[in-house]
Amino acid sequence: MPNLPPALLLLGPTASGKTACALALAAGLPVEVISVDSALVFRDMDIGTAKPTLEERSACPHHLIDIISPEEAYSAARFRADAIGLIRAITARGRIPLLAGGTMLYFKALRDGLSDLPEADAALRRAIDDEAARRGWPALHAELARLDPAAAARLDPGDAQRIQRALEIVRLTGRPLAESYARRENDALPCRLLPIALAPSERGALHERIATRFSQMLETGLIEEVRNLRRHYRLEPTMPSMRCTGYRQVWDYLDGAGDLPDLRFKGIAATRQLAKRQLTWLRQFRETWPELVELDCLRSDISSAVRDTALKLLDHHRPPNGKPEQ
RNA sequence: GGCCAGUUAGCUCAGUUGGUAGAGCAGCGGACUGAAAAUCCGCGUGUCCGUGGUUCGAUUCCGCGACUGGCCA
Repeated sequence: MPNLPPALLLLGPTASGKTACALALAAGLPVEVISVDSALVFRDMDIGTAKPTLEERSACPHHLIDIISPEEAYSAARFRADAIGLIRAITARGRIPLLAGGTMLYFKALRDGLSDLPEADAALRRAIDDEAARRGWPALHAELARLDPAAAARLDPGDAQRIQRALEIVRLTGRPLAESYARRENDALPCRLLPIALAPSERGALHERIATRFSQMLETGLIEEVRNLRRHYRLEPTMPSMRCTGYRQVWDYLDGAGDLPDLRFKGIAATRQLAKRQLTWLRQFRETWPELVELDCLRSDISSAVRDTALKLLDHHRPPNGKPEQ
């Protein structure tokens, strides 16, 4: 059992204060931040994603931010590959990777790995979409049941996205889904994961923060940001970037659906719902990740609490004779 | 001040030919393998404004009161 270098993980729901805590860590430790966030990858989506500013990012190197166009799609698999490559590079520099963000599937993919599945096939997905438009998703669910009864049984007939993905995998591989899932050829992680989770002791207080923050986003130009995105890129409301919380609601608003108070309400509600799903993941991590340290993101000294916890974890994982790095 | 309409779930409203009620949204719980800030599944007891009356029985009909909106003064 080799003594792998440590990587700090900082995970929490939206508006839990991850950015501030990451900066507090950067102030005292030789870290480089790897963003674990499916929305921060998009260029020119700054306000609605609460992206750390350039100034904030100047405290230490930040990775996986602004890496693709809003016309493109990212994925959990790409994240895992990118993150592992970055972890290797950062530890080789003698620095500590700090993986911070709120996309819980990415954390899970990093920790547990992914099956060896074919990647998304845009043309095939388009064909399946066309088919669904003609015959309806239940018909495609039925077709999946013919090709792979076990896979279909695990999916709800209304879950278009997963039915499409299942059909995609089965058509591309010619194998039952379970067989594809069983193939796992993941690189071993080049580090030990030291996870710190931020969670609110009361949901209501997080909801207040979410409301305040979304209102601020509107005041600081979120609508204008989306208007510009629509002007400068060839976007569709079905693209992952435009399905992001907040962006989707502004898109509809610009299309004339509802007034400003309506937009505010919908944006805040969508963000609360996002936080709820993130907290469900967190609950699951709590049960399956014994080394996870959980801190209340509402406490006023949260930044220093995170720093102290990180130092303790790093100290604990220090090799018998060496320094924290290497 | 007069006339009219309304008052039902956190919000917007439906409904009960009189047998104590249900949608959407919100909220809550859960799932989650290349779109995941996505996608999907499950969860509805609330003085039916108050108070008198009619009735075996009223949220439902009638009277009075309160509040809200509109019109007329």
